[in-house]
Amino acid sequence: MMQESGTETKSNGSAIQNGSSGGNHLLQCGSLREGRSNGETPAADAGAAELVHAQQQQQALQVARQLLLQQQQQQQVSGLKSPKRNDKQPALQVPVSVAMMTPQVITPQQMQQILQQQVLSPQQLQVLLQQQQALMLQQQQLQEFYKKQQEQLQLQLLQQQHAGKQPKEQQQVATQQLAFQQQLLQMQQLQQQHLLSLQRQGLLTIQPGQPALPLQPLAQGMIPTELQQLWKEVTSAHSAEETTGSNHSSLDLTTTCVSSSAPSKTSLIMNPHASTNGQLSVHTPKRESLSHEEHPHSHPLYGHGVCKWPGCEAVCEDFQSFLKHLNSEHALDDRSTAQCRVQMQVVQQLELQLAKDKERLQAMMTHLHVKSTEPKAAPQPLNLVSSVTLSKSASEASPQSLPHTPTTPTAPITPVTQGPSVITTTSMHTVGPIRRRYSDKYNVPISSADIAQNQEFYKNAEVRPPFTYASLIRQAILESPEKQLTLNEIYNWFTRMFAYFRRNAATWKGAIRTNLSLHKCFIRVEDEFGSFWTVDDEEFKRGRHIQRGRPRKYCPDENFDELVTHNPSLIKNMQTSHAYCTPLNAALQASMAENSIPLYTTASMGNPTLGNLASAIREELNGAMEHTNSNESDSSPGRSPLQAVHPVHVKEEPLDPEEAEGPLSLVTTANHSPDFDHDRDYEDEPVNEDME
DNA sequence: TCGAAGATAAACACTG
DNA sequence: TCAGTGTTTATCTTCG
Repeated sequence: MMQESGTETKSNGSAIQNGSSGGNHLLQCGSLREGRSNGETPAADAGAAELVHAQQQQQALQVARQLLLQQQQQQQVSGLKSPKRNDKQPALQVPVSVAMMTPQVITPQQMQQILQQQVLSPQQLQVLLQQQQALMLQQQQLQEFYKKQQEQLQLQLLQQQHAGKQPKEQQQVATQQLAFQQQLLQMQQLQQQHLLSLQRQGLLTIQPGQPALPLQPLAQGMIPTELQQLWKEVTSAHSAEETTGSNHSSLDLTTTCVSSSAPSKTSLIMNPHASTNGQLSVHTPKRESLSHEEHPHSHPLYGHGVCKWPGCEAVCEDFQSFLKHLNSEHALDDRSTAQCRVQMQVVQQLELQLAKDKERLQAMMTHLHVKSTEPKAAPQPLNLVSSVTLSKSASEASPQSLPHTPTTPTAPITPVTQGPSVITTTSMHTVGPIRRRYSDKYNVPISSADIAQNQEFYKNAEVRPPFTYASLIRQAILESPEKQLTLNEIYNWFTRMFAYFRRNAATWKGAIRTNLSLHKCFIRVEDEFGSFWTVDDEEFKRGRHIQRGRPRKYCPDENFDELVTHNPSLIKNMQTSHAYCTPLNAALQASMAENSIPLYTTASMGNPTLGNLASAIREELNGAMEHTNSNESDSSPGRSPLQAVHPVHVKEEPLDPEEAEGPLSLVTTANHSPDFDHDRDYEDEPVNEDME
């Protein structure tokens, strides 16, 4: 593949030839693929047409370049005085438009085949794409030429305007050029989005060491309408088969955009999503509303009398026919699955873009807020109660209304009101109200990114973070290398990460202690160096609390005493804990396999290693306890007196010589030599404590 | 209106 | 004795 990429930087002619050979690849693949290519557009014809098309594009490019060169030469020669330049301008615009609008290096047909025939390997795709680089480089040069040309023309226009001459033609030229520039920028953005989409689909593969540069030319070679059309064609591969032959017109970019969805034509061009999601062209609000008005049967895939399956747009007179069409044409098959996958990628891409925009907005608002709070001298100690009250208003602010949140320095509000509205822009709308139930109810633990994204903000602005104490404690613990923290370290993390928690220490420290005790997910473990806290992520996601009125969460002497009293066999069970270790290991491994947790990584996905281990241990031992402990009330599921032992068990693991490796040591220990360790665990700590 | 959940405060116990 | 830690309970607020 790299060799082929090396050949791609040859002359354009070779690039075209390579492109045609790539088309042969497509052809072969298409012929191999269940005879789909034997439709109205045979792959061979398509390959020939592509070749011709590519050549035409190349010619257009060359013509455009020549004209640009001529234009530049004329400018250089004639200097500033050239009224004729205005006469030249119309001639200039034609080739430029030809060069910039129509010729994209990958033709729609090619891209259609690439995307349509997903049997194409990424290597083949990459070859195809890389083969376009030479052409794209040329096109880049053309663009640069054109930009220079524009600058010169604008300069000249300005000078001529100063001279008192302002022909309308010149103004038109200038406006056209400006519009074109804007279009060019927009086009590039859209193309980059589309490229990202392609990458995510696996259609574009970028080697880790491979620079992203080769992708740029491709991106610059597409225009929104064409991307849009490509997408349509990709997602409606069979629509061409349906409308035999006549759909050649549908491959025509302009006719399709005009005829198929005239009302949304502007959106196709202007809407940045149009390039990445052909469906969006159908999902214009206008059409959506129309569909709801006209069709009592509302279906996400049906509206305005057409099938909204991405790229389909088959006309269905009524809902029944649409259902028939849906079942017949969009049944569960490879193509539909692939289209669905593509659509998923599109959504992901959009989400990615949304996230980026959110981040940008976040940075903007953070910037504004920091500025607004800087002049404040010694902000008043933030009252948590008032914070809660105020946070409500912030929570009521929908993301749409966020721009209206008072963040301007002139707004007579405290940082408290500004804070939540700022820091929750990335997460609030997805999980609901701020602070409370941020993560527990929705089982969406805050990620490091959530905090890290606003880390500087929290550090500097005395704003209450919109997360619950439990979420923050969990985050603090999970951020630690060992996934365990002492209480004091948790305190330090709070004060280090949040300026807000540098005040009212007594309040929030007490809250932390309360939360640590109250939440089942926080497990206190103890060793000879002291006690520290770990988090059971699974339990955290369950969001369970310790029920009131139940025995203490941790009281080694009492609990273990009680435990032994009520379960005389427990010690034996513990000592022979290998009986549990086997299923425990199996459960642990299965859990890790389910979550795709690599054994030798530190649980980047929610840091579940320790949590899983603890949870698995707990589940296993609790399961055992259910058999051995008939006295234990069921009022607090999962919180048997064994918990008094469980933390010790968990804690004991890091004492292993491999302790330094953190979760890894836990896993390896549990996997390899559980018997010895567990025997030691259960015999040492609790028994000794109890004996003492 | 009600219950759940979170926050806060306070009391109490334990430990070094 | 005291500070730190941990647990529990009561009360209030918010939200669904």
